[in-house]
Amino acid sequence: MRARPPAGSRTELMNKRGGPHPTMDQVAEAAGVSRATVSRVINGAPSVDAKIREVVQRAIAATGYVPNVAARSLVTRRSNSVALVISEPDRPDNHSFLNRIFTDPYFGRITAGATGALRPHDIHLVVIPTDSSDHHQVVRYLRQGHVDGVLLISSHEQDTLPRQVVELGIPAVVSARPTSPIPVSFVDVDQRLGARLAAEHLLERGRRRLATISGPLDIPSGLERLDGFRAALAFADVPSIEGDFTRAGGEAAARRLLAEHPDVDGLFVANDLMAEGALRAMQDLGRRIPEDVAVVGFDDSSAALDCRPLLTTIRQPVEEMAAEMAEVLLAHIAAPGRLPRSVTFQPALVIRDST
Amino acid sequence: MRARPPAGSRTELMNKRGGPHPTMDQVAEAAGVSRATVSRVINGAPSVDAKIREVVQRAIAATGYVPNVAARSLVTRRSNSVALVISEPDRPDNHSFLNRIFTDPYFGRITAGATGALRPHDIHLVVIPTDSSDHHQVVRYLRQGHVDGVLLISSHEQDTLPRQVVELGIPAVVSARPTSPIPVSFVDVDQRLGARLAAEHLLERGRRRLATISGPLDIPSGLERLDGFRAALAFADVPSIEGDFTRAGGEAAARRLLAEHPDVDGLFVANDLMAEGALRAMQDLGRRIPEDVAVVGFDDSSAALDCRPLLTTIRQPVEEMAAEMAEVLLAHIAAPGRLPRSVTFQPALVIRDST
DNA sequence: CTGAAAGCGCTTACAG
DNA sequence: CTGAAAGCGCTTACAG
Repeated sequence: MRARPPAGSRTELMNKRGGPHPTMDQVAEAAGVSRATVSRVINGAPSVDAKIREVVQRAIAATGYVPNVAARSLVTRRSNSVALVISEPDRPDNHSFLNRIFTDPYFGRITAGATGALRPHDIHLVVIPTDSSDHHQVVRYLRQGHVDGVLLISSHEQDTLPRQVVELGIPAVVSARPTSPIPVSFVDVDQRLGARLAAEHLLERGRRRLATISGPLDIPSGLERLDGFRAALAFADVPSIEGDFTRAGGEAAARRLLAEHPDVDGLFVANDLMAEGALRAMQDLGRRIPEDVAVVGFDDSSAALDCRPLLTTIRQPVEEMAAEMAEVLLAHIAAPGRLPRSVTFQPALVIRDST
Repeated sequence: MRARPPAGSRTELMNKRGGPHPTMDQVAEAAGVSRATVSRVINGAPSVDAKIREVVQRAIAATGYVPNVAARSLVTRRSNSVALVISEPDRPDNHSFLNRIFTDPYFGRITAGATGALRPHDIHLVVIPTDSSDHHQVVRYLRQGHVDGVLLISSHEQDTLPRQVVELGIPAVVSARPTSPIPVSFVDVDQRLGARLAAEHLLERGRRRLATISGPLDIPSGLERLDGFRAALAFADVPSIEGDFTRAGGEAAARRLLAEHPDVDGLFVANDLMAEGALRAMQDLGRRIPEDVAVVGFDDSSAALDCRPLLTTIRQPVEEMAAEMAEVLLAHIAAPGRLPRSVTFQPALVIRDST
């Protein structure tokens, strides 16, 4: 048995300052117990005697011990982290998928919600942005067991990643109902109801010449919001222009819309970012908001507050939805047998100054 | 010895579809070689006989084998992933640090650059957004050995994370010169030179009543761009307003500036996002750009192209800078002894329509 | 070029 | 309540 270095010795200091990490055996030796006991203390096993626990904790502090995660997960088969995979298709515009991800407040809200829900469980969130050229990498990462499960943010209809992930057999939760039915849990907001709330509100405001700027129609949420809006106005013919969920896209769409339908007096824009652009374009073209045109967005993201006038919008509780995704994922990880489930959140109208 | 299941058997299919993962021993058995040989094939050891290599690769494919990363890193002491820690202070505005991160194109460019540089080395990037309330978590994550090194994006002067990370002894590269001297490699752009290019360009355009909207002055890049601009115009008195690097902040700052100095004819805005807001505010106030006021931004991010007119700006090669950070980090990981180094990139004037 | 064996640092039945 | 021992799935000197 090697002699334990005296307290405050050089060796101890080095450990605290990032020298070679001490091992559990060294902690055990320092505490005068077995390695198994140290392990139990670290993992909070209730069986450990209070005094011994105390001694061990002191030894841990003194040595600056940190468990080796590789060794731990080799036996537990848990990494204690989950991936947040943000899958955005590459689009034929100037901007990369990464630009879109890091430019849309939606993803920040998702990250915030997921992080908040995971923290109490001491689970790390690994954010992995990806486009389709990258799927292979992501799948490999997941297969290698770096994470215990995956939160998958995927909106694009043709996206094959959800199916690939599910076939991997790794616990997963998706951010919206998959377009083709695959056995996976998902969390969604009632898109059509949201669109209906927007339509009804515009009607209540006395607007009759309604129009909409939709999201991309190959994205289910884009399609559903358009459908829902139209369904609520089944009696009328509703002009619509397809946008791309970006600010610049909203601006361009609004210009086209006003050119074709200069008399529009009520507009539903399928997300706040596009609404911000649309507001600007309409104001440039001399429209007063809301006097000439009342505008309703969708999301209630920070973009709604960047608008002038402040944007009336349909609130989507994105943070809560992401938190719920995390909870469901945790449940799947804890009990791999569980059947998939879906959770649907209700949207709500938030009235501000643009209507 | 257990009999090997016939090809195409149920067991094999299950492995491919996410059943319990086969182990290296099973691959070895299937290939009729030792586990060591399988390991050598997987790690590309040159010594393996070509025929045997072939047989092993076939066995790997047939069994759907994927190495267990925990077992591997337990012995190699490498995780083959590095962290991208984005440290943003919480500010007293409406928005969380996550909102700011996922709303500023800068971070998307950083991520793109780092990912691109790491991919050929087969190193994963783990993105970890954090504010100061979170430092403890991040430090713990890094200590546990989840990653081999860290790219640290930190701009705030009081941010203690860089020092903490360096004291951890983990290989690290920081995104800008640390305010207090700590022994760490960093990559930066010549901020003062960038500001000078902006000043000289405005002068060349015949503008004489210059002003600037600076970044936060507790962020070195904010301070340096202001200093550099003033230094280049030492002969004149240059009004400046402190902004916060957000679009909304730029808008507010421009309004204040024009209220106090209605005759300004040349404006340097310390980043493109603020410039976008400033442009809008000035146009609202009846200024024509560039006729009445010429405007120069900083970054050459996607925001510059969202501006109308398109924004003249100082290009900062963010993607390349992030790639360089990654390369330097890799070098530190490969040779832990190496002394810190710094790499400084040159900014460049990009002339568009706002000047 | 290949294999047998040791060992990486943990957790967890199993005894006691 | 505690410890000795087995074992998680790899890599890598060391022999041959």
